[in-house]
This record gives sequence, C-alpha cells and structure tokens, in this order.
Amino acid sequence: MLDINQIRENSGNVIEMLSVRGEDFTSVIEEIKKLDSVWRLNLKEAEKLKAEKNSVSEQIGELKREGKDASGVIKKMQEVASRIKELDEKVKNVKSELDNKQRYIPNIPAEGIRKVDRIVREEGKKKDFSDSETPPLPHWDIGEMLKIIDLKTATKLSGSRFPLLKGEGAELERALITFMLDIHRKYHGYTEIMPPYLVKEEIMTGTGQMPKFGEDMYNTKKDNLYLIPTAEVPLTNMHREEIIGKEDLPKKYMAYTPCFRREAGSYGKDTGGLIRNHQFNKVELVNIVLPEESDNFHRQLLSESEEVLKRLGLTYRVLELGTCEIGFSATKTYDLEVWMPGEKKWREVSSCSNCRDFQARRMALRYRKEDGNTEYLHTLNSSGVAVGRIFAAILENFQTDEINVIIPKAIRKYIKRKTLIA
RNA sequence: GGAGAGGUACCCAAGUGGAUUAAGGGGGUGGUUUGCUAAACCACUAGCAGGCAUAACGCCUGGCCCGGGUUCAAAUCCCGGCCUCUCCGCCA
Repeated sequence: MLDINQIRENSGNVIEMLSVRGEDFTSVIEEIKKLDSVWRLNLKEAEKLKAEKNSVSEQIGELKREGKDASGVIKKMQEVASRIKELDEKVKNVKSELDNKQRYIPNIPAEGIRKVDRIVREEGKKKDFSDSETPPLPHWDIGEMLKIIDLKTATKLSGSRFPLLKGEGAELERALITFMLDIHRKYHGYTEIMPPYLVKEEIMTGTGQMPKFGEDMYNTKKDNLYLIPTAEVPLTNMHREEIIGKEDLPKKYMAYTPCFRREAGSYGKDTGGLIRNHQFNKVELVNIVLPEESDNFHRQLLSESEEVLKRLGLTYRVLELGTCEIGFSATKTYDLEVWMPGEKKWREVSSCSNCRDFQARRMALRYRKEDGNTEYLHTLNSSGVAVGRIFAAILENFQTDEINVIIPKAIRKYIKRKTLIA
C-alpha cells in the first residue's frame, strides 16, 4: 500500500512513478484522492458532533443526579445522534471504498531501473554436450527413464500439473530441501520456521496477493482460508500489527513449504515436467529490516540465494527485472535463472525482491525510533531456492550418455549416492 | 461437532447504564533515604490509530477481543463472529 500522504501531497508525481510499470493509474489515483477528501470532510463533521454529544451527555448525567429535568436537552441530542449515525455510515463506506482502491495499487518501482529486464551477469559456463552421442534430454524424459518422476500417476490423483516423485526422486527432493536449509542456517543466520500452509484472507492481503490476485489462489470456501502460494506469505506476516524494538532487528526467517498456485490463464504454457505445477516445493527467505538498511540486505539476500546454485555447480544468470515485469509488491527484483541444457532455456529458480514499506504498511509492521515514534519496516524476500526446478536442473545438467545422473558433491551427504542409475 | 467458563493496559485484576479522568496490585522507569545491596517511601507509567492545527505547544475523535445494535449516554444491555480454557465426542 502506498502512503496516502504521498498521494494527497503530490498525486501527479505518484502517477508518473507508477507509469513506468506500463500502465496508467491517473484515474484511480484521482479517485482515491477524491474519496480521501470526502472521507476527511465527513469525518471532521462527525467528530465535531461527537465532541458535542460527549459534553452534553455529561451534563445530562449531572442534571439527573441533581434530580432536575433533562428532557429538553435529550430531545435535542436525539437529533444530533441521528445525524452522527448518518455521518458514521458515510464515513465507513467511503473509507472502505478508499482502502479497497488503495489495495489494488502496486508498489512504486525503485529509481534507475530500466523498462525491460537487464542481464546483470552470468555465472559459470553452459555445459558442453558436444562430445555426447545424443543431445541432452529434457528432465521429464530423464525422470521417466529413471522412474523417479511419475506424472501420469500424479494426474490420476489430482489432474494436470501436479508432481509425483518416486523412490530416489523423492529422496533427491528431500535432500535438496535439507541442503538448502542447512546452508542458510549455518552460513546466513536464518531461523527455520514451519508455518501453516493455510492462512486467513487478511494475511494474503498483507503481502499483496489479495485482493487483486485472488484468482491465482486456492481457497477453502467453508473456512475462507487460502493455500499459501509461497512461504513469503506466512513468514512476512509473522510480526504483523507489531512494533518491533530496534534491538530485535533484523529478522531473518526461512521456511521450506510446498507452494500452491492455480496458474490461471497459463494453460498450455510450460507444460513439461516440473516447471510450472500447481504444487511445488520451495525454500523461502524473508528479511524484516530497518528502512535505511534494506538496500544492503537486498544485495546480501541475492548472494545468499546464489550461494545455493554455486555450491551445486549450476550455471545461472542474474536478471534485474524491468519496471514492467516487477511484481505487485516489489520496488526492485532480481531473478536467478538456471541454464537447462535439455530444454535449452534459462529457467527462473529464484526471485529476490525488496518491497520496502509496501507490505509493512498493509500489515502495520513497525519499529520504534529513537524519538519514540513508530515507522514502517522494510520487508524483503527471496527464494532460496525453488526445489523442483533445481531437481530438474540437476537432471538436465548432470545427465550422461547412459541416462545416469551424477549427484552434485554438495548434496551427497544428504542422499548418500554418487549417481542415479537408469 | 456438543455443553460450560472466560477475553479489560506489560502481567494479575475490580468494575451490571451517567460520580470512571477504567479502581487496586504486580512489574517497569525516575527519585528520596543509603557505605553497598535489599527494604521502605514518593512520583510517573493507555499504548495505538486517525482527523484538525503547527515555527512550536496543542485540540478533538475512536479505543475495555472483533463487528453490528439499543440509548441523549455502553467496559456495563442485546445480536453475530473470533480466540482461549474445562469436559464430552471424533482423530494422526
């Protein structure tokens, strides 16, 4: 959520800063501005009448105690009370419309970001398969031959786009999860959380998924709970509506969770294997930090995610997302993309964002400053990293002509094998 | 899921319609006394959100789990919800 004061004071500037997203927000911002002034006008009047009501009610109490007649004043106050009721109703309705409109406005991208994605750098070399007898296979073929991915059975159980890993496949996935969590715990100072996978609607609103992206979410109608699309949602909301002491910052939380996404409107896109499923595993990193420190933490967060890829020996590149591509809540985002030799494509395995105070504002997440006032904190998140896609990357990058897969050294202590053999 | 009890500030807790400016205690902070500590005593301790105003001070509204309602007036009465506890049922 954007600062309403910013919109009040300089709506033109806000519209301009939002326009880099490739969308025109002029009419919505102007509507917000208008609603805000109507709201304040009515609120002012209602509060004035309430002040009157309070003092007169006190007088009525006094009169009654003294045994005097108060019926005249009471009659007058009846009118005031009904006027207050009208105004309160109006104030409530206008405010809720205003809030709702505001919740649909995305964050303002950071300064100095280009319109389109920019490749920051590439790490490692694309593996050379020119000596191989056959070109590298996509991971779904390898997975099937090794009998570690069974999408047919997954479809039988849940329909399309669900994963089912079997035997050594399930083991590899589990090894990767533990490996990632261990790195972030040992070297990056994260506290591991096992959060609920179902959360309330207001929690989804806090991080920005709701109300705008309700279509992408699974929900349980009976209890109005939502399946988390990423652990960012529960982790970032952990301290919502709190005022955190400076001495307790930064907060660094991580969680492995399955993630659930309806992927509405992506039919026919990336249908192969483990790339775009309704359910996938991910290790997520969340930082809650002081505003002046968030840029530094953002860089650090990126390197923490990269560490996983480096240790696995995967070739990847770092993208700075263009202003038109940045997600709803973020001001700046780096994507990490791993090279998939079988698919011959770069595949996103991590998205590392600084949301600044956007989410904190939505969830009233603050800290106490030296002068005693409160200020919104900054929130950041990054995948550390997407497990299923790394699984796929390992299959594609470390396959041999015999359709075996060499297990990267970094995770051998978690899976206790050197190769997956067909 | 059923029956009952409850939710008041950092904690405990009083408060069944107007005198409450939400009692009292604990804790905390500051002070007095003091060789030091403890104790005693004194003072302060309602956060938060919002509106108005501003050089600064300040004024007002809301707020006793949340949302409605009744009333001139609600912590207090009524309705709905959430949460916690106890018992029963179900259950890995």
